[in-house]
Amino acid sequence: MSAVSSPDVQTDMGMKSRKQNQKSSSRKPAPAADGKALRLHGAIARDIGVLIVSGRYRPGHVLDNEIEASSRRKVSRTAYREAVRILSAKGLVNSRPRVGTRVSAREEWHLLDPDVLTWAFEGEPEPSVLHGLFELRSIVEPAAAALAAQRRNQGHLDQMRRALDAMAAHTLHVEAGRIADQQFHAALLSATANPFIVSLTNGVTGAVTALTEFKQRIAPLKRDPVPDHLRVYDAIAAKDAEAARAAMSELIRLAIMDTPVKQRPKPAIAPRDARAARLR
Amino acid sequence: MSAVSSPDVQTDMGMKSRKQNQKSSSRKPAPAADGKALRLHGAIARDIGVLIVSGRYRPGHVLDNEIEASSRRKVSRTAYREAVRILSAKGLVNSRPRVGTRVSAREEWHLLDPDVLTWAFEGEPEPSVLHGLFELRSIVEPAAAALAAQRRNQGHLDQMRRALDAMAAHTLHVEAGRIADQQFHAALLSATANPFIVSLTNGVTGAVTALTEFKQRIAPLKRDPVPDHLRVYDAIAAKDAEAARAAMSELIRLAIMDTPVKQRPKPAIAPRDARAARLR
DNA sequence: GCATGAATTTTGTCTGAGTAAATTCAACGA
DNA sequence: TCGTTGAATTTACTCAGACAAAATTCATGC
Repeated sequence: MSAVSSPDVQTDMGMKSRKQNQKSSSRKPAPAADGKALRLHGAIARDIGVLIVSGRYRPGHVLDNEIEASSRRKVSRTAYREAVRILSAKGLVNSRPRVGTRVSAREEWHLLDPDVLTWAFEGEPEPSVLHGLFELRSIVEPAAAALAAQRRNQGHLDQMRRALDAMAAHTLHVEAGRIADQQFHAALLSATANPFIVSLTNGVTGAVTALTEFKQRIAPLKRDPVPDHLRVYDAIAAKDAEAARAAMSELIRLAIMDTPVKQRPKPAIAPRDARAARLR
Repeated sequence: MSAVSSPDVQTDMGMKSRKQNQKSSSRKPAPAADGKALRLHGAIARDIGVLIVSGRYRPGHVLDNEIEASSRRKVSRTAYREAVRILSAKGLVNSRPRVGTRVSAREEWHLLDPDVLTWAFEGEPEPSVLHGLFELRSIVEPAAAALAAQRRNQGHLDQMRRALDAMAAHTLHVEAGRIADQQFHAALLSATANPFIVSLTNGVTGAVTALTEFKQRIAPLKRDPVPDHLRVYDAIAAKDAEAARAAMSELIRLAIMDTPVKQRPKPAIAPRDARAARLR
């Protein structure tokens, strides 16, 4: 994040007939989403992935064929194909000979894939998306807290305690505080001893944390989140499952309140068209 | 080429055992997991993916380098690399120059990815895995039923009704009945108007359905599932959220009862080692 | 008219080469 | 002695061009 690097210096040795160096301002050295430098194929996948989840390429849309697409982007067919493999693995596209590579129906997208989620939050996410995600959280996380209260051991408690202290020390206004927040939730989840719940919530909280930074820029947090977290912690320490569930419900409810929805805080009630709620 | 799905019409020729007839003695033309023929890269990804989620390749394990791995399998580096891209997109491995391609820590696996789930169920799944999955279902699906009761429209009801009739007509003993079962749940989910819940549960039920077939071979179902489904349907038709939640809880509870766990029906209580519950 | 088969388009696979990143390790200087 | 620097090495990454296989389209023959 800080070190943006600048790897595309690449001394060009003219002797060899290596022809492939266009400056092409858009030559992608390594766009970074989460801080890690992406490879070429990863960058292409991210580009196209964002175009898809943002609704720019709609389901059914057929991408340019590999020759055209890769030459337009000035990359090899190999790199482009690997990017498509990534998208395909996430259910966003599917390819068939003679037909081409087309954007899949929304029902096939792996919406909870961490990358897909990140891509969906790349731009300003739609309120309905936000709402859907919080709705899922408010279903899963209270239940997770209840399980954690039953199954936690001392190690989990220690981890949560430390994260809580760090949160209090740094506040969510700075990176360190947000990391502590994530650690608190991670420790809680690992206490559930259910790898599926961990996997699910990992991806979701990752995306939501990215959003926290975003909303932090818009409007500073209205309330101190530490007491809410402390209530959850106390309930889990006391092995009180129902109290943990209630405290976590409240915590999420307050997090929603703090989220800057553009218009309606009221969710999208069943759309007339029965198909499916739209992502974009 | 995501595994499950096929929510749209699709004339169901599935009933006819449309068998791919290939001996595939040594050369792997297209092993089929869900009926669809895989490409070479897909087949390789599945092979290695199964090795990983089954625990044969443990986290930290470094795969053979591309030259060796591809030549050992008698495929090109291209195909092998595309397979690795797929696995990487699902969080199962990560690759770095000079280091190689290594199996990721379990926390990074996208366990709810439909393919990963399918691969995990390729062999006989561990009881703890089954338990974890059912635990997640018993958290999410009752809540989904409650939402569906509030948001469903007539179209949803009609779909559920039709699926229910088909279930009654065919029973779960045959393919058609299981498809109807899936359609019932799909219609219910789409009534929640929450794409994340749809995405989550699609993958899970897909894997579980595969399991149903498995358990069908072991021991025939003990009870008729239609009345349970009917109760869910009635509650949703009556827009009674709490009744729907309760009915769905019961339905899942009964499904668990019908699942042939090898030993303990009692879940894995917090393992001594706080790290994380193990998948295998 | 309908089935059958050829032409065509696009993805899929192969080969072989050169590039770039990350680790290892030795040389160097404080 | 210790840490830093820099080369050597290993590995994945990217490129190029060719051929193979699959699926659609279209002409052909009965």
